[in-house]
Amino acid sequence: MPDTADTTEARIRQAAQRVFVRDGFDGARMQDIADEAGINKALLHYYFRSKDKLFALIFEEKMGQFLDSIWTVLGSDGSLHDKIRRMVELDITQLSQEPVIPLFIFHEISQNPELVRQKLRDKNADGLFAAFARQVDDEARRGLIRPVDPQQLFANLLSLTVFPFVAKPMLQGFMTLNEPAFAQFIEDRKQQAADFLIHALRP
Amino acid sequence: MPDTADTTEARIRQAAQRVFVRDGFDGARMQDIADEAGINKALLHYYFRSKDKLFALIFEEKMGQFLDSIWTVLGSDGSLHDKIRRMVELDITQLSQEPVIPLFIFHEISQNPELVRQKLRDKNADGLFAAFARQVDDEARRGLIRPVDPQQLFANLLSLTVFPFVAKPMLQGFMTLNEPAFAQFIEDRKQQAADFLIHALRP
DNA sequence: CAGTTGATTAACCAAACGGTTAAACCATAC
DNA sequence: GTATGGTTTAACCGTTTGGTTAATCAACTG
Repeated sequence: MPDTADTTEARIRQAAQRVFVRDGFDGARMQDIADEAGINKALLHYYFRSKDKLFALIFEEKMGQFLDSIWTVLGSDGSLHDKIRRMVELDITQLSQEPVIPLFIFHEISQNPELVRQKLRDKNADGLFAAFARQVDDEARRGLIRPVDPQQLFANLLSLTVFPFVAKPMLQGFMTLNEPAFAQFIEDRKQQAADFLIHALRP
Repeated sequence: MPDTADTTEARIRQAAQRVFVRDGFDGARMQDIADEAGINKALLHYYFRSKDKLFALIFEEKMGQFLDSIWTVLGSDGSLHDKIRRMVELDITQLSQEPVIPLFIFHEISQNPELVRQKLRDKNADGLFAAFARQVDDEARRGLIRPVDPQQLFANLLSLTVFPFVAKPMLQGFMTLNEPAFAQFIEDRKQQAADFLIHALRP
């Protein structure tokens, strides 16, 4: 059941996606979703029983997409430099498509941290991180990078790529960037953030 | 009228602070605030006329505190290395006291970007950033740091300090850190994030 | 064409919500 | 003591909200 099909169910899912991501669970109204989908409100409950059920579906999907872009790169082969370059590039490109996703995810998670724990356990997240940590220590031992705490490096990697999307309006305000200027700032960042990380790792 | 006084008004402000920051504007209930303050709901409207007015007050205050910790360091004297060290240290220390503030601020801003624009204009934020940019270019010309885009550096500075608080549950899940372990991670970060930035700026 | 079945709607419902009102409370001043 | 004026409350109000119901519609089926 891909969202691409123009079934009523798919139209509802797309509408729910837009409204939930834009307004958050608490701010979202079932009526708004119905309007956005161009259908009667009762039909929402016909296809998905409740607001909670519908939200859980959307959140699961968005969270999955977000995590997958991390897995794709981190779980692949290649040197650290390689992974950093590819992960920054991929994440920023993907987030540019839907810039509000991270804030949506982080806000909902903060209201219900269990949402993330289960998902990360399913995906064996600590195993993925353990492998990353081993690679960091290994490359440090071989003198390819300077020794750093893998936890801190992992946090840095995520921070540099994701944070600008979370703090977009504030950064725009600070640096007086209009929409195209901010888009350019993000485009530049694909290379600049990776450069910054790699420079910081020089032995 | 400091919040420290045990007047009814102060108790309401403190309760509103807790509830708004925890649940967000949409998720917060006036009844919850009244309960938290141990008073009747009607008293809320007696002291502050509406939910919006009360929220505006709380948000303004939290936003002000958040921005002040940036101003304190960035607006002071000293080399870039100095500022980086002090800003990372100060921000992380301050955010550790109330770790949910950034997420609260960013979420509310995303719903109403005007909230930040006005405030930043009042505080002459672009002037502050312009001075920062000048210093970055200047120190680069004198060979103290390698040349970097001031916008990107500013974003990096904020990212590395603030993001871990926004993404706390996710980072905890990835690295399997319980509460004390995460506290230690944050404590380490005061030095590690600054080191990372300074290493990345080596010519 | 009558009958069946799933899709869709208008109308409705109870609970929760932000906000109001009128009365009670309580310290102070006369 | 009682009049005064700010403080606090119980009860209430209109609206919005997520959710339900019963009826209608449309497409097959025999």
